[in-house]
Amino acid sequence: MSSNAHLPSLSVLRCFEAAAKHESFTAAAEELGLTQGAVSRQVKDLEDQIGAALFRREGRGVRLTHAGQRFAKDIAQNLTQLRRSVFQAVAAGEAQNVLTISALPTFATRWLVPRLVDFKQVHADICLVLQTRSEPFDLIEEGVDLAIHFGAPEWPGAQITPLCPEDLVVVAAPELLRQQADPEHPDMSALPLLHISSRPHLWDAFLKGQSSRVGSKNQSSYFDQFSLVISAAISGLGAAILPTYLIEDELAAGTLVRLASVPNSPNQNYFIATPTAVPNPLAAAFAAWVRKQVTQRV
Amino acid sequence: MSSNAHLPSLSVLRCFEAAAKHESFTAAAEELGLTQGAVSRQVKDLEDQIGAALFRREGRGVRLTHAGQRFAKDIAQNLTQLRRSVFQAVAAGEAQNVLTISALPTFATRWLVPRLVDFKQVHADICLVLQTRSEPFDLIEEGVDLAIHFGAPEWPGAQITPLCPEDLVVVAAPELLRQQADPEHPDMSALPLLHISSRPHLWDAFLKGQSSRVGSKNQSSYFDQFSLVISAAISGLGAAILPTYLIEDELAAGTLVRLASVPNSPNQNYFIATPTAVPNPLAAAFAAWVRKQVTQRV
DNA sequence: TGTATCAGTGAATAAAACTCATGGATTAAA
DNA sequence: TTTAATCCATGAGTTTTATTCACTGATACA
Repeated sequence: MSSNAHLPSLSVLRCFEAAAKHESFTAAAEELGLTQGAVSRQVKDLEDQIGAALFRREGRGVRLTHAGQRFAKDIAQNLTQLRRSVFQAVAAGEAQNVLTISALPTFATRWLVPRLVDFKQVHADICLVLQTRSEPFDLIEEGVDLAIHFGAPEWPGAQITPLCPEDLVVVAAPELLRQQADPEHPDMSALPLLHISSRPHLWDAFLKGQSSRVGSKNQSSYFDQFSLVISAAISGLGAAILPTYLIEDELAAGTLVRLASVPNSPNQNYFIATPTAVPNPLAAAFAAWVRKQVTQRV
Repeated sequence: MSSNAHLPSLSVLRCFEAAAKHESFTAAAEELGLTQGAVSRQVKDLEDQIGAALFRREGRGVRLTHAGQRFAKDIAQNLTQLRRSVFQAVAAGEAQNVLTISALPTFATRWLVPRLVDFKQVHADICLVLQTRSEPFDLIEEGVDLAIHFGAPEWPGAQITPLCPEDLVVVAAPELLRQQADPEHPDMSALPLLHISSRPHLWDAFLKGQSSRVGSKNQSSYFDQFSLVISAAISGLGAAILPTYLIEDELAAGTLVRLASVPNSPNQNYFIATPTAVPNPLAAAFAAWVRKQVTQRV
């Protein structure tokens, strides 16, 4: 049915995508490095091909119609996926095997990437594409072979391999502790607290467990990535609750000092997710390698 | 990263898609209505842009390289989705609301479509896109708002609404029965049997349950859609096990005669699947309407 | 009431896609 | 082994498509 239908050209679709994003032909033209007239023409062509108005011309500007909104959503997605395909093809080049992995940003930077050399020694011929993601997503749709994530072991359409608990500890910079009355037995609830936005209640839960009173929120700072929390903690901005996996170097070097252990949350673990649909030996090898890396740890 | 990367044009991609499908530039050109030279050039351009050989030139012909196979798979999927988006936009036109539904082929033809008039009376302003599918698939990826399916109520990433059991009956054309020794008490195991390919053991299970001996397979015929089984049964080719939903008219008109009831399989039902991700009021309204239609039945 | 800011458009130009014609390489057949 | 047929690559030329330029009209805002 639609298989041989005449497709609008990519330039038409790109123009529409940008025009829809900005609801402005001029802004779209600027983004694309074209003139406003070019965008206007392309959009008009598209409307002729679709057979429906995609924009309502309202005086000085343009607004998406209902049909335009629907189509823009679809097209944006289609083009994103197309770009991903092309990008992966360019990245992979002529490599025999490609493995696309996603991981949590800070976990990727601090734990995974430093260890990848080891994996590459065994699998020298592969092209590895690593992307960072903070939320679960559709593995197949995004062409990802394997994801490393943290939380309850649930991921639609994916097979789960548990890895390890999170292993949280309370840490602070040594300088920060020296400012306290008794540096040997610091009063954590008196320290400024550093939070990770995705889990704002970590400190609350910990301090309650300690039957400490909860520290003043006035001194709290929130960051949306662990890497930011780590930097903040090192610079002495406050005390943080962090996974040991992410601060192994800092603990060893003494730039962060461990103040206490935090009980692991039940049913919250690092885990690997792989698409159930297609068995992928390379992804399986990678998963096995990650598990080995985790257990090798003291 | 890849967002502003230069994308190969659609003509390039279509040429590659066809060339990859046939592993022949000439055949691709024929499919696309172009000359062989055009395809050859476009593929070469694509290879330059990707920076990798996608085909190995082997004497008279061409073969996909590893990289080519990967890329071809991705591109075929991308283009299919793009075509679907465009098709839906064309189909929907300026309609305010679009509802895309998938259903089992024969269920759609015989049960759903005849009743759609009723739904359209309440929801006159919507554009309805109906597609038939025999297997579960990714609802979101394919842009389907609601699917009606039969089997165990499982569908990854979807919310399930049970509808009704299958309600199978054994039927045959009256002419076929008249040829039997005792038309009032036909011997089913002596009749030629009509099977649906997707469930080849329906008859076995039924006849065993009846402690009848299983009829000779020599007289069996297999069809991959219920609609074919129905036609065959009406024309007197044999006895069939069919859902009453699909042959209401024939039973009423007497072109098919009910010989026996078949016990419902446990945990096998008609059900509705909707994507869990986005709540869709129109899909919910449709689901409610279908449920009403089902229960209205005597 | 003037000015700045949009989108639409005719005519011209640049770029891309395509054809035609041809040559080289390879296979299958005589 | 020669011959014919088939397939891909490519130079030159043509057609189609995309884009610009320069201008128009509409509209909001001051």
